[in-house]
Amino acid sequence: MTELELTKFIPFRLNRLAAEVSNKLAEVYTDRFGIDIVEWRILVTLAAMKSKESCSAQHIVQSTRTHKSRISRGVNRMIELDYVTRTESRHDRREAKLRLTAKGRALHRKVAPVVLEQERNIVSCLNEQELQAFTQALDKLELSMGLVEQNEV
Amino acid sequence: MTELELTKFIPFRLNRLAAEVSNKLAEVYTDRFGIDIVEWRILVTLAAMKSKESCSAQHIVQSTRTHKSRISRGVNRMIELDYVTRTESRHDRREAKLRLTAKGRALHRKVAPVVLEQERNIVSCLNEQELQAFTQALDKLELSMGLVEQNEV
DNA sequence: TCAAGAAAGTTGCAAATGCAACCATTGAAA
DNA sequence: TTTCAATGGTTGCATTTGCAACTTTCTTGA
Repeated sequence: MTELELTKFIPFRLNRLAAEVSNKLAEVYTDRFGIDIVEWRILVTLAAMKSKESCSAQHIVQSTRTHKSRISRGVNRMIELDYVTRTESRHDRREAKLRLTAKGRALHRKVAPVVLEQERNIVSCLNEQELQAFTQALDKLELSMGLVEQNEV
Repeated sequence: MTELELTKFIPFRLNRLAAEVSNKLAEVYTDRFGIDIVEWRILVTLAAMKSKESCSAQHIVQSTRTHKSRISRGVNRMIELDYVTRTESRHDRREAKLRLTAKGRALHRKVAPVVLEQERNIVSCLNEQELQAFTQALDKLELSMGLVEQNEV
C-alpha cells in the first residue's frame, strides 16, 4: 500500500485550502457586507444575467451546485434585505423570476471588486505559468468529476 | 473591474471541487465503514504515529486544522466504537494520550487502501506533469495561506 | 508560595445544513 | 380529457457545526 499521510493527501488538502480561502473571502462579504456565502453566490449569479433577462431559483441551484433548500432560504433573505425581487412567471406559475434590485446591483458593484482583489491576492503566490497550470488542472478535475458541462470547457 | 463569473472564480471552484471530492470519499469511509470525515482524519492521524508514540487531541487539532470541539466529539465517538483508547497522561493530567486499538488498526488497514485508490482514481485525469504542477501549486498556496509550517514544505 | 494567565479538553446553545416530505403547477401519455 | 409523473420551490425536522464559556491542570513571575 502506498503510504497515507494526511498532509500529502489531495482530498484533505483541497478541503483545507478551500475552507481557508472561503474564510478569507467571508471577511469581505460577511464581515463588511453582511451576507453569507450562499447569498454571495446568488448575488453574483443574478448580476451575471443580461439586463432584461430573468432567472429562476432553479437556475441558481444548477449553476452554483448548491442545494435547493439553501438557495430557497438565501433568496428569501436577499428579498428581506431588499437586494432581490421575486415576481411570478407568467407562463409557468411554479417558477418565480428573480432579479436584483437597484440596491442589489449597488451591493454587487461594491463587493465584487473587493472580492476579486482578494482572489488576485490569494493566487499572487503563483506566477503566470503556475497559475495557468493550476487552473488547467482544475478544468480537468471538474470535467472528470462531472462538475461542468462539456460545452462549458 | 475584471469580470466576475462564478465558474471562473477560483475560490468557488475550489469549494465545489473539494465538496465533490469529499462526497466521493465519504462513499467509502461513511457508507462502507460508518465513520464520518472527522473520524476518518482522527483514524489516519493516529495510524501515522510511530508504534509506541502516543498522541493528544491537541495534536490532532493542529495537524488536521479541525476545530477542537469537533475533534473532541469525534474522539469520543471513536472510543465508543472501540477504535481508540484514551489514557491519562502522567506528567500532564490535562491532556490524554490517544491510541488506536487493535480494532482501530484493523479498520485503518481496511479503509486506507480503498480511499487511496479513490484518490488515484480522481487524479487519474491528470498526467504526470499536470499532477506535479497541480500539487506544486497547492504547496505554494498552502504556504502563502499559512496552512503549513515552513519546515513541512 | 501564591496569583494570574495559559493550555487541554468538554459542553450548552444557537445557527446552519441536508434530507425528505410536501404543495402547487405543468407536461405527457393513455 | 383524465391521470400520473415530473418540476419548481418551501418547510419541518434531525443532525452537524462553531463559538464561547467553563473546568481542570499547569506554568510563570512577582
